[in-house]
Amino acid sequence: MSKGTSESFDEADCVCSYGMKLTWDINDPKLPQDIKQFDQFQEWTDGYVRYIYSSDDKNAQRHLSGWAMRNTNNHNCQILKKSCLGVVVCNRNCTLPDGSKLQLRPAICDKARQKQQKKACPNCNSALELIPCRGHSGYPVTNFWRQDSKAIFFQAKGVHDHPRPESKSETEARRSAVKRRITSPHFSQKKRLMESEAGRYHDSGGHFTGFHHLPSMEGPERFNIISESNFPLPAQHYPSFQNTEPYKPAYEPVSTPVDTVSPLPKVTNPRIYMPRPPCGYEFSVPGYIGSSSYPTLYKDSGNTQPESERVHLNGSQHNMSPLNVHDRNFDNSSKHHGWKPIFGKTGYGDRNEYGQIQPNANHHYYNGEYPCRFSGTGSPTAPTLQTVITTTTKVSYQALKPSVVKYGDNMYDAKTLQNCNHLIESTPGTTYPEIKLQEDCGVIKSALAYQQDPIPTKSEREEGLDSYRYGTYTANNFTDRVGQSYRYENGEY
DNA sequence: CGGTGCGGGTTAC
DNA sequence: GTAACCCGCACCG
Repeated sequence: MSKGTSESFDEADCVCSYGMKLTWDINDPKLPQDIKQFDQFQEWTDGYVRYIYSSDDKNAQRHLSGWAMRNTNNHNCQILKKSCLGVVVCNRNCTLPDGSKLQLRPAICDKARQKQQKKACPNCNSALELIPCRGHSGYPVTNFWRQDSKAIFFQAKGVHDHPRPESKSETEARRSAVKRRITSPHFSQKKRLMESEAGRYHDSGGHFTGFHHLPSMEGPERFNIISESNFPLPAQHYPSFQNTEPYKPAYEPVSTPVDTVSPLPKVTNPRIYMPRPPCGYEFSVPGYIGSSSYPTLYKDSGNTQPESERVHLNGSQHNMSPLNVHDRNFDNSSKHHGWKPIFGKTGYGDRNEYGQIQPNANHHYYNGEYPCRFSGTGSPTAPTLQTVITTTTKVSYQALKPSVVKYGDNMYDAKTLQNCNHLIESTPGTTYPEIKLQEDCGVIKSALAYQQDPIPTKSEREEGLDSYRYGTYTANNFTDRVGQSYRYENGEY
């Protein structure tokens, strides 16, 4: 499929992200100019994907990502490069009372990250550990942002080999909640108590009401808890649904007409309303839904990488975590090991973050774990985020106010788009060299076993998919998490 | 305090 | 030359 043809396929259009349909590379001297439509913002991109966002998209303007990405100096002021910091977990991989795992968002700031790692797990009191991202040939996954006229081009390289951390919005929400709490006198008292018992953290109720405890420990950060295992496949949920969820936390449910910008009528939560395009998910395999986001298949003329389909099932995320975590080898006698740690456990100090890993050692990671994938994240909605691109790169960052109109399309696309897969990287080397099918499968299974969640669809998927991919991932995770965080917060209040 | 971007500099390939 | 990083600085919320 050359892009030329793309236009002819309506369906195709619906299904694939616009950015992926076009052939371009972030480094191209000239990027596509006549962008006819933009992609809906993707919070959790994973894999070698490309999207083209409207320069009006607040999230794109902020170069946001659900993953903890830190700025990397690539000595190119035209292109902003960011690399993934991974995720902070309990080195014992303890399971919270509610069955979830701790998956904190690594602090972006080096200093803050070091501090963060010195903190103890709120649940078991053992050390926290940073699982570095090595999804791009042993190096962290990288995201590139470049603004060109009215579009913001996004390109990601690498497949995250670790669980998702708490999203930025979740972190922020949690933080603010904690603050408030702390402020209240009532709270402080409590806090003291808790401090003494810091490690305990179990709830009094069964459900991990945990937030109270939060404060006690050190900071909000530690509390990102993700309940993963509990949810099997959400495949059933429509992506749109999911989409909305993620963002909610982030931006208060306020439903401001955010989108004032956009012409669309109900914009508050577009996804919800989104009518499912004819082509949308339906035609995709059920499982797909969850996964839809990023599969990539590059169909462009030259490279077709057949194998590149990815599947995402949900749930995988946590699957991963365990795996990785275990790797970490602490004493946790993890149930799984097989994948030996590449990084030393010790490393807390500073090094963790960029564990330089020799590429070789690691195939392991490319196994089925791919944590994340969920369909649609994006949500443009963030009313709150209204910032304008201020200092961004020197590139001509002037947000031209483009056509709002496009939004309509976008939303649409976004949802649907997620399903598509393109294998991107036209670049030869980039494809996932280290993938092994069998292994993947194995991994997946083990992962599943881990979770115990039966994921029906998964099997279907796997068969279909060839090579690559990975694991399952519950779309829900996200949702769940969100839900949880909410819970915590609310609970406190 | 921490997120984010910039940019000089280093190192390894 | 490229890519991955380190480090400090500045701005901002």
